[in-house]
Amino acid sequence: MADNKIRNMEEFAAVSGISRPTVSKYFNDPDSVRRTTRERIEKALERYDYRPNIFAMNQNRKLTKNVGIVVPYLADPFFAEIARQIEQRCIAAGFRPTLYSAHGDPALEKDILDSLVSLKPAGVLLAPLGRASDRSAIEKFCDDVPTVLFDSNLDDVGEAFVGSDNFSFVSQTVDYLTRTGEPPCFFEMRTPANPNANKRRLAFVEVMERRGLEPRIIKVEGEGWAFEEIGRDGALRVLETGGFPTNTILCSNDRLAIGLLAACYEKGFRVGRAEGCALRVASHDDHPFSRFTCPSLTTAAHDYDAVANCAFGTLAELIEGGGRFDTRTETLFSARLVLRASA
Amino acid sequence: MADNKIRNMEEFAAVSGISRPTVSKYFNDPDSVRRTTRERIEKALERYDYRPNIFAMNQNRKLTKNVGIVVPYLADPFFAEIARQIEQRCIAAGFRPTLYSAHGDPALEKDILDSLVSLKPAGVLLAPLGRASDRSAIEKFCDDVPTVLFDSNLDDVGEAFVGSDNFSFVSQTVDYLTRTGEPPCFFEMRTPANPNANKRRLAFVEVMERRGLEPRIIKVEGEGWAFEEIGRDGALRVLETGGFPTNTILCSNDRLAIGLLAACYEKGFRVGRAEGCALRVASHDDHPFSRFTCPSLTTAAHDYDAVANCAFGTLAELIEGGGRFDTRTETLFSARLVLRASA
DNA sequence: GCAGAAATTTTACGCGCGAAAAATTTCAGT
DNA sequence: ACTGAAATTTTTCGCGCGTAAAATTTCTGC
Repeated sequence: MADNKIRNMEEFAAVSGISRPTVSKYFNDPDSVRRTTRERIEKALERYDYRPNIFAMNQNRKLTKNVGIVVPYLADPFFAEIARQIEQRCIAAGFRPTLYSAHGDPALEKDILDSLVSLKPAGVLLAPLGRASDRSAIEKFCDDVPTVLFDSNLDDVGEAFVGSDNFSFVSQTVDYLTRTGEPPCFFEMRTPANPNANKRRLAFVEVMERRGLEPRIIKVEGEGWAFEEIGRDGALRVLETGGFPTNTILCSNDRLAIGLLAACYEKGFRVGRAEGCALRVASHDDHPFSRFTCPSLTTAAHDYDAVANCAFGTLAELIEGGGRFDTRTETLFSARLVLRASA
Repeated sequence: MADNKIRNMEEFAAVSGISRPTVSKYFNDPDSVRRTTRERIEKALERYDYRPNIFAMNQNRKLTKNVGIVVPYLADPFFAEIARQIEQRCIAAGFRPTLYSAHGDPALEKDILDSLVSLKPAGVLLAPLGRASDRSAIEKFCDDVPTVLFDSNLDDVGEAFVGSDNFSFVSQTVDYLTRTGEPPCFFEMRTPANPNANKRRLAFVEVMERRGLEPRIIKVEGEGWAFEEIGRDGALRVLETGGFPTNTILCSNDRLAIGLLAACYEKGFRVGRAEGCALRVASHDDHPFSRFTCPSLTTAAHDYDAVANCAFGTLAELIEGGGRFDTRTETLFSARLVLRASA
């Protein structure tokens, strides 16, 4: 391209022989101009590579093409993976996604939402911290910005929720474990940050009671998002003080399970369904690393693809519809049981 | 606050009894206005919560307060962690960081840089994909935007580089391993994407030869960023076809090691420095999960804190200095050996 | 080939703010 | 109190683009 520097849309309109506002229309929606006009613009575009000033665009536009993606803790590969999937769908649909992590900090989550407002995003996909979140701050944010919650639900906050059917997760793992061996006990944090954890515990109790089995729950101490460490420390303490009440342990999530497996390994307890194993361990989430634990982890998997698809699809629909839904929908995806070596 | 809605800086200037441009100066640098003026503005700010329109600000400003952070693969907790640290330093210094991941895709990396240009960032911290990167695209980008490379160096690209002294990493691990047992062989990908991998191999060869030992290298097949899988598959193949040439394996990085440990576990090879172990395994990076592998991984650790600090500090300096350094500096940090159970 | 409607383009204006130049105020030294 | 320079504030202009309304072109049906 003979890139005679184009400074602005005015100049670009001149060299392409079209008026500036028409060029503006083209950039907002190429299909809104006549085919012949579009072709002339695109031909000029090849010769002069010009791009509209993004700040000037967004200044006057009522609605930008920005989409915010907010996750509670990006160093967790689970969120990294789901964020990646959502990001790519945004791009494919012509939006400009921006990714934020609250890094486990409620104050930072609030700051992110604050600065997100001034970006006038067309919509936001928010996975809240959960219990620690400043609920009223999030509510206020959702009043200003069309928001779809995902992963972690807050009742009546946001225009919709897309997440997991925790009951399906737990019932499948419990089902499998009781069918193939001793019924499991449940291993979790005492004060989980994430509402999914509470739903999983409740599901565990319900499923076990339905079967006439006693739902035994092991709660370990620990705050924050260092789940592996909490799981390991907690499991070490249990193993050192009498051990688990059954030979089968169902962890609330994979990251706790990774910590628990580390503890078992340290203490010399062989984990798995094979001969000579002392314990069986299963879990939930299908964390990206759970294929590489020792032993590999039997777990109930999220359908990352479907969740990302639905979350973005719901947001797109919301944006189309002007930012409000008549009724708040909650879409829950079932788990897929993944059998590996640990149980 | 009696938030009588303030629409713009004009109105806010009116209610605070100051002229608009003075208010503008205040927002660009509160110390640039007289103390009495500043106090009047800040008093008004409490009553009327107003925030300047970020798009209008950036449209006319020659330099924004935006900082781009680009990493090759965010689902890798190593990058998630380093990005987190850098992010927080940006915020503390009054910048607006935005995080991007190339997700292992050179085309996406190029797209990110492209769209980053139009954000007129004050500076960018870029960890390139490495070998796969479109070097000329990155070079062109660095001409337009003050850029500091980190983690992964590209010769003569960007104004500075901050990374790791790979020789220090490898010499420490080799040193330790040879001192405490059989000399290691080196386990790596045949065609590593990251230049650090090449430097580590070269360092391994050099260190071994200095000791008069034969540098034996095991190369495994595989492309992309699924290092754990590549490590496991490669190790399985080795273990099934004669095994490793020594009982001590030094992995190029922790993620490969995680895969290798999974393979060893599957095949029943006990890893560690304790009695009865068949293999010792060590590695480099101190990946956030390497404390929770089975056994926990002996590794050469990055000083995440120092690297993040230096990378951002260098960028801040670069921005202060107008976006150019006289000479391109390369700052390398040494490793800290972390002894755990695997070797 | 023509009238009228529909689609498209052009005219005209304003968005909210940054920044240089001009005007004013402040302050030290006398 | 007075002068002059420095610090600060105000005047003025323009950035690059969106958008409603007006003007024009294109298209449809006869």
